[in-house]
Formats: sequence, C-alpha cells, structure tokens
Amino acid sequence: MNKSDKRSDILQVTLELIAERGFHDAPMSEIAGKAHVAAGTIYRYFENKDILINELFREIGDKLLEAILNNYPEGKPVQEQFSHVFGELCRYFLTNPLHFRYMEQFFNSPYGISKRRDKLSGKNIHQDKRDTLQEIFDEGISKLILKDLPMSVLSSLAIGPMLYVIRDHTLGFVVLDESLIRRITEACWDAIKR
Amino acid sequence: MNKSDKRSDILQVTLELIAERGFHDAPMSEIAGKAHVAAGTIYRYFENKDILINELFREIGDKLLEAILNNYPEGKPVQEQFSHVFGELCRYFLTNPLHFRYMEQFFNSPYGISKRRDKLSGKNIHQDKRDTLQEIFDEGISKLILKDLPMSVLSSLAIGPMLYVIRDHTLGFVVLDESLIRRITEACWDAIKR
Amino acid sequence: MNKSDKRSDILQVTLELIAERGFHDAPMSEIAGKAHVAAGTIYRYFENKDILINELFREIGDKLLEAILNNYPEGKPVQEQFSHVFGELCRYFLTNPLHFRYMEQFFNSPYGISKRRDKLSGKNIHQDKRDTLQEIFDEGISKLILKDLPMSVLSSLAIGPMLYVIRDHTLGFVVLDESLIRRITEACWDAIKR
Amino acid sequence: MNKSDKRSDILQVTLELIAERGFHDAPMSEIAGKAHVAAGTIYRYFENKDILINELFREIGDKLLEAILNNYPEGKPVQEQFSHVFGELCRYFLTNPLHFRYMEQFFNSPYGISKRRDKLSGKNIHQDKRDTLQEIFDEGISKLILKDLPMSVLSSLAIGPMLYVIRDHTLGFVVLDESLIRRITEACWDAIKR
DNA sequence: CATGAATGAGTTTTCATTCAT
DNA sequence: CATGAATGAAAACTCATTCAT
Repeated sequence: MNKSDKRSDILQVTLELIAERGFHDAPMSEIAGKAHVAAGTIYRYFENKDILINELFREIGDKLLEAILNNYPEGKPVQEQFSHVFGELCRYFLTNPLHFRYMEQFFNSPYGISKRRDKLSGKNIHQDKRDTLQEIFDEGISKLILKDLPMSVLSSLAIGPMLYVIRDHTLGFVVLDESLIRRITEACWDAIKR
Repeated sequence: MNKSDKRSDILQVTLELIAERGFHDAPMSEIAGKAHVAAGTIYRYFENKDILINELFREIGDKLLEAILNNYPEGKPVQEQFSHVFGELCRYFLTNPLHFRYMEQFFNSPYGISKRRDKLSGKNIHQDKRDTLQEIFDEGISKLILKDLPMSVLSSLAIGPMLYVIRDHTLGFVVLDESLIRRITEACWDAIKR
Repeated sequence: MNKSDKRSDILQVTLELIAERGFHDAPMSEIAGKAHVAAGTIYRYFENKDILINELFREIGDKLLEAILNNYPEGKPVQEQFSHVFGELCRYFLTNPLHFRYMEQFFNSPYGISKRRDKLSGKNIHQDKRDTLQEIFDEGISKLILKDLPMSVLSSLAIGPMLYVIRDHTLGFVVLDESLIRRITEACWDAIKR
Repeated sequence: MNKSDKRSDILQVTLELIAERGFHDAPMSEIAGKAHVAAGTIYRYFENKDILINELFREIGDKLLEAILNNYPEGKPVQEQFSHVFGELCRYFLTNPLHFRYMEQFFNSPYGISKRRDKLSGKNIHQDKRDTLQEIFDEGISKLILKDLPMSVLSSLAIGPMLYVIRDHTLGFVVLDESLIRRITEACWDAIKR
C-alpha cells in the first residue's frame, strides 16, 4: 500500500462516517480503525480534524465541478446550459448519495458557516462553479431571457429546490427518475425565466 | 425574577448559542452561565439537552405557524393564499434571524432527521403548517392551476428558494425588501403554476 | 397529618427505597416525593442523609431486640434460650423482608463499617442484643455446655448461617418453613454445643 | 512500565479504594490518580466502571479457586475435603484481607445481586468452586455422613460462620490462628454432619 | 414549620491530539 | 514514516443541601 492509498482510504472512511452519522459522531480513532491505519497516521496526511474535513469538502467540490463541466454545451442557448448544469448536479448527487449527505452536513455546521464567511470576503473555494452558473445567468439577464433579479436570488431559485428534492429522495419521500428530473428542471426554469 | 423568566432565559440563550455556533458547540455549562443560572438549574426545566433542543424547536415552530395563520386569506384564490404564506414565512425569518439559523441547524442534525422520520410515519409535528401548504397545493392541482407534481416536489419548489434567499440575506449577499420578496414570491409561483 | 406522621412516612419510604435499590439509588428528592413532603422538610426531622440512615438502622434494631426479648424464656436451659433467640430473629426477618434487606445494605456500607468501628471502641448501639446472646453464651460456656471459643466466634457460628439462609430465602433458593427453621436451629446448636 | 503494569496498577488501586471505602466512594478520577495514570487511560483497559468492577471480581474469584484446588485431597474422606476447602478459604482471606472486603462489598451491591441472579438461572461464574463444595455435600449426603438439608442450607452452615469470623478478625475482635481455624472448622463440621 | 427552586461540586465518560518507540 | 498508548480537557448530568418565601 503506498502513501496515496492511505490518504484516500482515510478520506473515504471520513466520508462514510460523517455522511452517515454526522461530524459529532465520527471520532478520529474510528476513522483510523476503519481505514486500517493508526490514529497518529491520520495526522501525517491531515494536520488536524478540521483540515481533514475541509479537504474532503474541497475534493467533493472538485468532482462536482468536473461533472458539471463535462460535456458542457458551450455556446448553446442559455436554457440548454441551465438544463445541463441542473441535470448533472442532480445526477451526480443521486449517484453519490454520500457526497450529498456530506455536503449537507458540511454546509450546516461551523465549517460551512466559515466557508460562507470566506465567500463573503471574496475567497470562494467554489468560485468556479458559481461562475459557471453566474455566466449563464449574466447572459440570460442581458439577453432579457431571465428575470432581472440579484444573482444570489436567481441562484437560489434555480438550485434551492433541487437540493430539497434530492433530500426528499434520499429519505424516500419521492422517487427521482429522469422524467421527474426533467420536469423539475423545467419548473425551475419557469421560476427564473422572464 | 419568577419561574418563567428563568425558563425563557435558558431558551433564549440556547437559541443564541446554537444559532450562532451549532449544537456541538453549545455546552450546557455555557448555556447556564450566559442565562445566569447554575448548571443544575437547567435540568429543573428541561429533562436533558435533547428535550431542551426539541422544546425550543417546538416553540419556534408554534410562533411560525401563528405568523402564517394570522390574517390568512381563507377562501381567497390559491395564488393569494400562497403569496400570504410565502410572504409571512419570509418576514418572520427576516425579523427573527436567530430562529432561522436555529431551524436550519435543527433540520440538519439527528434531531431534524428523526423529526422527518416521524413525518414519514404520519405524525408530523408541524402537521398544521404543512397542511396549510398542502391544502393550497391540493386545491391548486385539482383546479388545474398548479403543475401535477408530487407534493414534496411542489413543496421544495415553493419553499426551497426562499430558505436559500433568506440564508443569503443573513449573510449579507442580498438585501431583502418588500419589493424583492414580492418578486421572489412571483418567481416561485411561476415555478409551481401550470 | 401531625409531626410524627411525617417523620415515620419519611422513614418508611427511606426503608423501601434503600432496601429495594440500595443507598446509592435513593435520592433525598425521591424520598421526599414518595413521602409526600418537600425536600427541605426531611431536614427538619433529620439533620442530613447519614443521620436519617443511621436513625432508621437504630429503629429497626430496636424492633428486632423487642422481638427477641418478647416471651424470652428467662431462667430456662441455655439451649431453649438459644432456640428462642434464633427462631425469633428468623421469623422477624421473614416477616419483615425489607428490614432484612436494609440491615444487609447497612452492614455492607461505610455506615455499617463505622458502626463496627464504634462497636470496637465500646459504644455499641446494639450492646443489649449482643448482651442477650452473650449472656446465653457465657452461661453455656461456664456450664460446659458450649464449646470454649471466643465470644465473637460463637456468635458467628450461631448467627452467620441464619443470615445467609434468609438471604437465600429472599432470593428464592430455598423456602424456609417452621420445620426447616427448627432443623437449622438444631444444626447451629450442634456447631456451638460441646 | 509495560502494558500489564498499568492494568494491574489500576486493578490494585480499585481493590484498595473499594475495599476500604465502598463502590460509591471510589471515583474513577481518584483511581486514576492513585494509579498514576490519566483518567482516560483506565478506559483503554476497561470499557467502563462496571466492567472494571466485574473484572476485578473475576480475578479475585480465580485466585480464590486456585487456592482451594491447590493440594485438594481428591479421593480422601469427605470431612478431610471439607477441612481443606474451609481452611484454604480462611487462609486466603486472612492473607488477602482487601480481597475479603472487596468480595463482601461486591456481593452486597447491584453487581453481586445480578451475579446471584445469574447463578439462579444456571450460569454460575464460580460454578467450579461451588461445585467443589457441592460435590463434597452430595457425597456426604448420599453416604449418610451429612444432614439431609437443602444444598444452600448446608452451604450457609458451612461457609456463613467463616465469613463472619473473618470479618471479626479484620476488625480486631478476634485473632485467628491455625489452632482457632481448626476448631472453627470442626464446629462447622459439627453443624453439617449427621 | 413547610416548601421546592436553586445551587454547584462531583461523577462518569469521550476524544482530538501527542510522542516515545 | 507508522504506530497506538497515553493524555487531560471538556461534556452531560446528579443530587445533598440551603434558604427566601
């Protein structure tokens, strides 16, 4: 087993533990045990628990961004771009439910709070992803396709429902299939389109 | 200082601490200290921390419901009812940002999870509030005013964005005024209307 | 309800609670509750918990002594006196199992330990009861009826088995009836008689 | 200092504290302090206080059994076997007074009570030791050497006095020497023999 | 006298982190 | 580099006792 194996084992176990049981119930010792490394070893790869948690957040964010940018319909109409982003995000989280649970936990915790504060003060880790949506919205507004609302409001109108629907899906309230995803995408488009 | 003073002092401090720092960083000892009571005193009013947390949730929920039902346009068109509920929720949370943060924390925690499971098995704490929205949606669907989507999806489309917008407001990304609230209400209506 | 009612209510509840659950699980607040008095009221009758516990011990000891001295065969043969004492103790505890459990708890606790220390240093609360047995033994030894063993050894030979048998009875290992009591009395007599 | 040193330090301190002051006055923090380890260290060796207490009970029981079985007069007359068991138990406790006090505390506590319940339902921790005595008694009864009394009564007649005598010895009421032990053994034999 | 709310020291237990091997 | 035993600061909670009413 080489160095990077251990690192990713630790990250994977952290993901599973935190997604399933929350930050408050994911002791370092258990992460170590399930990752088959000694407790102290984690600290060779991650300075402390906070950094481990933030690093995992970053990695998931990266994969998310990658999923969105893959096959991105560059130059295509705004609505198509929106559908692409919306659909890919949706599919990514349905395929990776642990990632969804982790992000949920993360954003609703001091970690997420401080991340938001960072965003406020300009250094957004996910600047890029936001940017993708932001470009779509900027273009849509300038072409009078979208409602002239503040960027963050458009963003909330477009993404907010999806996150709740996915949560309901993971809880078994509703079953998301491609057809339903499409109809929800359309509904969200209705919300933001002029 | 009479009995109920201490009880509400404890609840108020709990609200502040948890809203600002999360469940895992709101020790009973600090709640006691900030409420100017001894550690043991909390336990005269609340059997344990869980019960304190759930009780606070219940009280906020009650106030929320009260706000929504106040001046409710009974018998009026579905859209008007929707606007009322949406607007009141929005105003309540803007007036009581700590309540918003608390509810956010609560729903994203084992407490909230179990509450959701309760909902699944039929015994919804906020039966009434949910019912209000559900009645609106039921009527809207049957009158072919709303899209024929699962209830939980309509709910997410209608409420999801608001919660994100309020979050952005509390973080200073956007300033919500009456005019903006109205326009967001309309956008959400666009999302759910047929 | 007059003063002495409250006092004996408190003692009775203390007896029940401690006999059934032990000293460590008999909070003053629960004693107060079950005795239908306020927590502070107990302290009007008993300076503190230790004194309450010791007082209860003393009262049970008094009743025990009374039972033994009742119909005591004064002037009769040593064996008859022994049988009387042995039988009465046995019957008392079988009739008052809570008293037995309480005494058991008491003697196996710091309270009992300190009582024993007191006894060592001469101030025996139960001097009288010991004396009864001691007189029997003294007479028996001088008349060459009993083995010439130290007083405390004779005492242990005579009483020790009974206490264990009663314990076994309360636990359901054995059922003590008059016939069995008689045979055990005889066996104990065999142990001490020359 | 190696691993097993710490473990036995903890057990030794626990023995001393509980034997001298009882379960309710032997805080983990003090055990830790007197054993020169940190509070948390105890929990590496013993899952919790209950397990520590039960483990100590088991270890003492094992040593006791070992003492009894050492040089056991297999095949010899019942009386000789009885004398052996009685004498060894006596000597063990006189050599290890803290073990005696600990066992006393243990059997008179919820721990001991549950142990007794186990015995009732067949799974006796000290099956072996009990068995040794039981075999002696069984043989003695069938050969018409012992009184035909229930097993638990014979047991109490044989062992009960010894425990009280040892208690008196630890308290200084009586000094047990080999001669006295022999005479008490004989007295107990008189109690059970036909 | 009686009340019972309030106190706060004390208890068990957890867990992120360190460091000698 | 890896280990995992050890640490000790904190957390939730209990309960004998007090004292203002």
